Amino acid sequence: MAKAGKTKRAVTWQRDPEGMRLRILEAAKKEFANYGLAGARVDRIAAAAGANKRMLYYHVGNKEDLYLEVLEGAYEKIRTEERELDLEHLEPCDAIARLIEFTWHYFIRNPEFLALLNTENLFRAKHLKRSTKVKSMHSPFVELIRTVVDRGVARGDFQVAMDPVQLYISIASLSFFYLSNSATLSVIFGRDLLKKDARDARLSHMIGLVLASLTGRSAAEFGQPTPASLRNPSPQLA
Amino acid sequence: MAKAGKTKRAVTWQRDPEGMRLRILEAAKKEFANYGLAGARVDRIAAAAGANKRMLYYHVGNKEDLYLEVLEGAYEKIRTEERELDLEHLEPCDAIARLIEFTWHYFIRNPEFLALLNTENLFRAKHLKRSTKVKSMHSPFVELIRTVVDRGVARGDFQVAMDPVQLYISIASLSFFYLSNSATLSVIFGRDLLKKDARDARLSHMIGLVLASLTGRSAAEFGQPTPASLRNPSPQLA
DNA sequence: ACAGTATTTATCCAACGGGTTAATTTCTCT
DNA sequence: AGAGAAATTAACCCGTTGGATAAATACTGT
Repeated sequence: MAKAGKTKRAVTWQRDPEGMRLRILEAAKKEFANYGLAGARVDRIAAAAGANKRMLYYHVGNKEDLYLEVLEGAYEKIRTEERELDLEHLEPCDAIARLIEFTWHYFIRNPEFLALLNTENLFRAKHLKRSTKVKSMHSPFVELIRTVVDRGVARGDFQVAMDPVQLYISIASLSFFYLSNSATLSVIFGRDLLKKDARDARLSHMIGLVLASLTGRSAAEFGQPTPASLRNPSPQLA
Repeated sequence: MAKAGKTKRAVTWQRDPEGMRLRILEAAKKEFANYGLAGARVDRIAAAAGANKRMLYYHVGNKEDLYLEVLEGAYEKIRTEERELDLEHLEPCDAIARLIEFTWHYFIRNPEFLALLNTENLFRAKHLKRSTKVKSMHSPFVELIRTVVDRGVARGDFQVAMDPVQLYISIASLSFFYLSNSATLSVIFGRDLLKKDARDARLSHMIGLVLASLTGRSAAEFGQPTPASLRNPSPQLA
């Protein structure tokens, strides 16, 4: 409720357009992530933002405009964090491991991002295609991966020069699917895939998988080994 | 329209309850896959099934019952095909490769399955949890993978004994994410990920990735090499 | 042929939900 | 102080949508 001064004359304070806008976008992000575009309710967003429904239309536009802005914001956020990560000076293996860790933790910290991407894919990227904003926000990772892979191959650390796009997609896949589908997978396998132990095991599995395939060394060499409690779990259904 | 005789007395034919039911479920599957649960329209399902809306309620129940039945049907279908695949007698490497290929092609042939899973995960598996039916339909793959991995380790083909659940999830991940998110990924990378060349490249990449990490041999040894046209593509945006 | 049941159709409706209109309040600038 | 613009609120509008009611039609067994 209490808010920091922002505009030049911080005197009287009943209104706060910029703050309102942000609260609307934040509320909308949660709403769209929780219910999808069709399931999202404009009134609920307004209420959560501490606003009137009319405000959405005043500040952002209609439901789809709002959705697109949320989506763009989500891409912008991940691209920003990606850029801050700079991995150029790490050893090839370490760089790849760091990349996997970053992706994994980013998805864990931002589950709405996963949900928004799924929603957007349900619409076959209809909105994304209209967004010049997102299309110009290149992930730095593809080029980064290319140089890391080349470096790794040159040094003899890596055995093959993988297509960086394939590798990038694969790294994203391993985290994304696990987290995005954790609800159904947990039911089917009868174990909680989101508890601490399971998450730790997943991360080292992924690092092992990718690095082993790049280096040709054993997957067991990378990361801490899988805790014994998870090595040979009872199958499906608790 | 014309239908095969089914009940004992195939004489007059204005009505066909079983056929109607199937047509409704088929139409519903497409509708839910295309629009999600919230976006799906009961009237559209009815129309697509060549039926009256009232028929849905007569034959299946309300929208959510219908959805759950579609979901259960989708799981049943993949579990059935999985079971028909039996891979027991293949060499470990071949078995894993076949598993990857099956998963990949199944997802390509059944895009609705991917969409339904995403929808269900949006609901945090709320419906699946209620379904005793699905919970009892174990995928044969986890146990299969366990034996294949053990066999591969025993023969010295594989270097490590991976947790079969992790491996199963990873194999599914690599196909699922690529296909389910192909719309947004295609926009972001500025290339069509679903065209024939790209699909072929993806499949061999996945097989290479997984088998290399299991065997410790180079990823390049498995499957046909990536076509030159895709080895070093221009990055993001056409 | 006829009673009884299963299946299908034709309408209706109340709630919902996105979007709008118009009035009100608060800030800014002079 | 007061006019004009910006922000906010309250109330309404109306097409949509899931679901229900009731009547009609086709099939079954006798």
